[in-house]
Amino acid sequence: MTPTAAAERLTAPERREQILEAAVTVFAERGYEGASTDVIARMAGISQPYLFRLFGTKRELIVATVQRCFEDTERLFEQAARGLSGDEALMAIGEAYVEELRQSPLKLRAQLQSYSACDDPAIRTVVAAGFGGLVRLVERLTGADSARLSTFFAQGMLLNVLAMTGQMDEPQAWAMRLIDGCAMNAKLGL
Amino acid sequence: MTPTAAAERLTAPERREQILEAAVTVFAERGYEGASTDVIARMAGISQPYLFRLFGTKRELIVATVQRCFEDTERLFEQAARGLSGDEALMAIGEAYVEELRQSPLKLRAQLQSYSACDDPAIRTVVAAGFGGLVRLVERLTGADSARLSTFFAQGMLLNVLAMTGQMDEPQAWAMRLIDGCAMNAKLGL
DNA sequence: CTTCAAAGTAAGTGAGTAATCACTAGAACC
DNA sequence: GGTTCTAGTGATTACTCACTTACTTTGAAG
Repeated sequence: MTPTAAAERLTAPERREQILEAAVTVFAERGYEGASTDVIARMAGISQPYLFRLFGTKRELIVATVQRCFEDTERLFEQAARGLSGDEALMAIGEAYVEELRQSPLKLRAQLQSYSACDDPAIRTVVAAGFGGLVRLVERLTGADSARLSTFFAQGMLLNVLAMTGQMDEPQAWAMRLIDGCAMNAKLGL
Repeated sequence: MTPTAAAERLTAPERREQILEAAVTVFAERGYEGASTDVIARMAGISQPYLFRLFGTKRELIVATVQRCFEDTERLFEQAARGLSGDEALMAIGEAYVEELRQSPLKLRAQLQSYSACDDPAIRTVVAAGFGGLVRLVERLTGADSARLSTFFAQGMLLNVLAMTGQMDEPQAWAMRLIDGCAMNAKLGL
């Protein structure tokens, strides 16, 4: 079971990191209820009890996982907008987002899963904080007014759903029209 | 447990209907993995084995549930656009959608759950068909071009996520700006 | 060489899971 | 009156779940 390397001994923070990475993967595909702590622990190369030692409960693990995803997205946005401002920054962020969706949609799948898990109040709190943080970040980086901001995030959510349903890889005709429409709006509307 | 009425004897199609209704409720809140067949059966007033007699597997039950949600949304759109066309129809559909989100977000929550459950190929297939059907329906009812179509569905997805995170009832400042932005885009953009 | 905390696990808990099986009450037809 | 069909259940299976308890290993400081 141990991949190749002999079971290394890591510090607790390092191990937490590794667990979070595994948790993102499993959570992105199966959601809150479907992500079993056993699978996550195995993927991180540790026993399941040790996961509970480091995170307390499954809920706390998933909360940390969701938080982590939003932080990563913030970093993505900041890097994309580095040195830019205004509409240029907004376009750059949008392109970075689409690129991420196409190349490694894992974290964005996880984000959609986190919206679905908002029945749990702890999750809802961290999701609201994370989404709010992203909105404020984009405002700060681009100075976009509420209309543009709204369009930006709306397109993001639509593309996210399209990616989830597999329409980003092999789009059907209707999905193609939606994607084209997004591109047109991005060029004309901004 | 039986609410008040003595256990009635229904025809199989009637019972299926009742199960689907219960399934939408549970699925909307807990998602694919979180929706237990036992809870759904109890809510529909039957034993859990009988649910399996009528639906075969949990997957088939959830597929039927998702399909049902999309059909309901189609009906909602058709009714909203009755007697209208063009931009008027598009506005009417949008208003009906927002109204539904505010008043009884159950089916739309279920829709978001279905996007999250797209890891399962059977679910993904029915979701893609359902979403595609909605897109074509809106095109047929309103004649909207791909740019408008894209904006319409993008806003829908954004509002859906906002509703899921509780920002539709008690919006924080950032959510307010997004909602305002949607309204502005709807008025100016159309 | 010893001590001691931190890293990590083996073994197990009770509760819940989807799914199956063998069965029955009652209406409908002949 | 008997047969057949339909709606429906109780009991159980094999398994997974989150979570716990009690234990062992390891490495570095004194």
